[in-house]
Amino acid sequence: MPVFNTMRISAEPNAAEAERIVSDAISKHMTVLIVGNCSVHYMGRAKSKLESGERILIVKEDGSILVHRPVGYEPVNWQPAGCTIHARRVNEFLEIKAVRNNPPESVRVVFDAFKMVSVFDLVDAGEFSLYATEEDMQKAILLKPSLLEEGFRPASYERRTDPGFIDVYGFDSEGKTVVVEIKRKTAGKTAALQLARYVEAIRNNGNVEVRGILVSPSIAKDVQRILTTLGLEFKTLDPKKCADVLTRSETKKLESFFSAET
Amino acid sequence: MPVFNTMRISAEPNAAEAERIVSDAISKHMTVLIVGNCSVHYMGRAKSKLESGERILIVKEDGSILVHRPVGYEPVNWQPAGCTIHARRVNEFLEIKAVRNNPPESVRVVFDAFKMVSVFDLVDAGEFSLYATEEDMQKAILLKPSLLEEGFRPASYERRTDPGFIDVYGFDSEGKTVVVEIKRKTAGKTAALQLARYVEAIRNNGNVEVRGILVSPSIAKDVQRILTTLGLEFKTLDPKKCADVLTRSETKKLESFFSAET
DNA sequence: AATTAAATTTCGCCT
DNA sequence: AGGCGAAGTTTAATT
Repeated sequence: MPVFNTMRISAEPNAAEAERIVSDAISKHMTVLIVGNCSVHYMGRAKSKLESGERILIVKEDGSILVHRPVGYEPVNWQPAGCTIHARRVNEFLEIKAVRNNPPESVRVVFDAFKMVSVFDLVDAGEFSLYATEEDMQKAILLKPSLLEEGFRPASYERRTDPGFIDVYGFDSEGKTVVVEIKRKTAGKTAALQLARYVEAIRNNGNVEVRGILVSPSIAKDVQRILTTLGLEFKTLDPKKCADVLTRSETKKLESFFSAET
Repeated sequence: MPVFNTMRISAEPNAAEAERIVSDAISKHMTVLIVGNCSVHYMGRAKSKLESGERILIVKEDGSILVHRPVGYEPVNWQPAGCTIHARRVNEFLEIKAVRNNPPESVRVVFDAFKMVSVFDLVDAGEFSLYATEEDMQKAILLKPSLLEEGFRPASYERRTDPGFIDVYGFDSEGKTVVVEIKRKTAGKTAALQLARYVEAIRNNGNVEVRGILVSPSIAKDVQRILTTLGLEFKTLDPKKCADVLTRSETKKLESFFSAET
């Protein structure tokens, strides 16, 4: 079993060995994983005590720590990034403490038995993206037009104009033409002006009665004023609600999840 | 290095070996720890994608899972308890999926390299207690009576009455007798009636001018009306603030945090 | 079951 | 730095 200097795994070490491994790892800001018997004390905004039991301790390179019991998705105790980590041995006990100043809080974990102590130098540059996409919002409105307003009837998926493609194009309950611009995040001035260009393009095409609606979870402060000035409207729409509509409509039943995302 | 059937540690296994260990562990509802290179897909109320990188995966015996990047105290992806866990190997990839029905959500983790795969049977019956206790709130008021009201003077630690011990007993700035009932959480009807009994007991003891104050972080909906009817008062007090007062009074300064709770 | 309120909420955006 | 609002919020308590 090869031993790399970027990792270290020790099965059932004693306290002295555990202390050596952990102290070295902390000084090198590596990720530490300890599985063993411990008690935990938290002291800060509140106060807590966890009696002896077998848990998983994670100490990350950024000074955050997590104590996980064998059940439950949430850590029983934790400390966010930026803590000062201390490790010291007292006889057969290993105490690991994470301290931060603002707010003044400390978590102290005392191990008296070790199933495993391991140390890793993890490299993770992977990008994390969270949807629902703008496209998802578009689909949701087309699928359930009442998300925009009662009586709205979408006309085509995307209507080409001079300035570009319109996100959603259709007619309201009175037959008036409706142009919709969607933003996944807070809509800014740019979005309002883009919508204005679309509306203008449709009007120039001979259509007089054209409503322009900006759709997003929220709008920047002065954008509402701009919209009013331009005779445009705003409609709040949460991307999450759109995702909801989509998943519900796609009749995502149990079995489909078992083969989802292939 | 002894190998117990209650744990298993494998350093840098290949996918086949990893799959064997993980599948066995999942069927036995043991706790699984994997450190390696993976990508993660989440699909449910929202949708997320995490590109390839080295992370820690925890699969707990209750069907909860956590994916941790090397920085940050929060998991990048997770699934709460009660999930169905699937593990399957496709060539040199190991896919671990956690699915739940309500709401319909799935997290899929695909490993293509392993630094460590370990399995533990953790025993943890330790009790977890979160303070500040009702006793702490009591101490805080005795230590800093202005928490109750300006000019309040506590008389004795606990005054015995027929219904039981009074939490805090004293006199207000005008010399009137004050009876305090403390609840750590939202005070309900029970607390109001208990306070009423204490006040009644003191009144029966010859004291005419007796104020009864219910102290808690908040009161249930109709309890304020009950208090008013009974001629009693309510004072908001946050247990956290009490803990604050106690720690401050104990002159807990920065350095004391480093040796706290011994 | 649904609704409300609290959390060691945390986190991000804006003033 | 403080304040406000959202989160895959979660979780517990109450109607």
